[in-house]
Amino acid sequence: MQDTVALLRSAGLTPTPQRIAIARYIFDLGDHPTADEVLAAVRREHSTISRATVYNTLHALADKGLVRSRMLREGAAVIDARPEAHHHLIDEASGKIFDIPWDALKVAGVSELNDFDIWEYQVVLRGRKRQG
Amino acid sequence: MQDTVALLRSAGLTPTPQRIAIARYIFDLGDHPTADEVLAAVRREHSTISRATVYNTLHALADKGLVRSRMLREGAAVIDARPEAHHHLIDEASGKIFDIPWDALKVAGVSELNDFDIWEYQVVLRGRKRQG
DNA sequence: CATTGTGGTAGACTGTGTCTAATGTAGGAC
DNA sequence: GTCCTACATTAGACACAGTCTACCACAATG
Repeated sequence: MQDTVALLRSAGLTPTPQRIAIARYIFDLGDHPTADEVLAAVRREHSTISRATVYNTLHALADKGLVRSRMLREGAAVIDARPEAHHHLIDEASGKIFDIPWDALKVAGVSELNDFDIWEYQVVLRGRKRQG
Repeated sequence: MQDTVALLRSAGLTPTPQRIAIARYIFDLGDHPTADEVLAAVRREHSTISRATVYNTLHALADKGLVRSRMLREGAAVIDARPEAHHHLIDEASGKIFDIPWDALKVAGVSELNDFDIWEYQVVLRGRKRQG
């Protein structure tokens, strides 16, 4: 809570109640919610919060590098609350998205793609979590 | 053209004029169009073609494994006319999506992700095509 | 002919994300 | 504290992607 206020301030964003609630939700959750899931969750506390405020706040956080919007779900972007590089695994049974640590996979050959300047990449895997 | 008719037939799809136009467009283009771009292009020949027909045809082609829908552009899925595994590079200057051959990159560590059964993965790169 | 089935069409509908005009508020100057 | 200004929030309209449904066209079968 205090951390969230400090985080917003350090990003140069006035810590309004709405922004605190949004930031607290996405950083505590540790999942990959859509903007509408954030809206629904924050509405439980702030019943009048508008869609525009959620999108404004998410864009502001993204501009400051605290979150990223990622195209990992059909129909809607998801919010990735981890700014550091990592890979993603989409569980097609549950729809859940799992973070795979950067060092768990090694990609060779990127620097040989001489036609392009590449400033970011990730592996996107599809599969299913093993039971038991 | 004849190839397209044969392709549709071999997939078990009646080669109607609309389906031929759609299939010809996406396979000749070799790019990654959105459904609405396909609709707009095919409308030049078939002015009354409806959105539903385009989506129906794209879904049918996807069911037969001839195309894939991929989440590589903000706001809309793109159609990938290459069924074989490959990677993708998004040119953030032009918005273009380039196919990277499967063998150009090597990903190590996938089989060590023991908590998951993984049946597909790809590297998604972001960067810019070098000039000259 | 009538029937059946497949394919196409128009348009309504849902959901995501953007934008705008008007109101509300945070926080500094005094 | 009060005032002020710039920024935040809000409701609702809008644009677009994608789905769905009811109806129409047409060919094949009997």
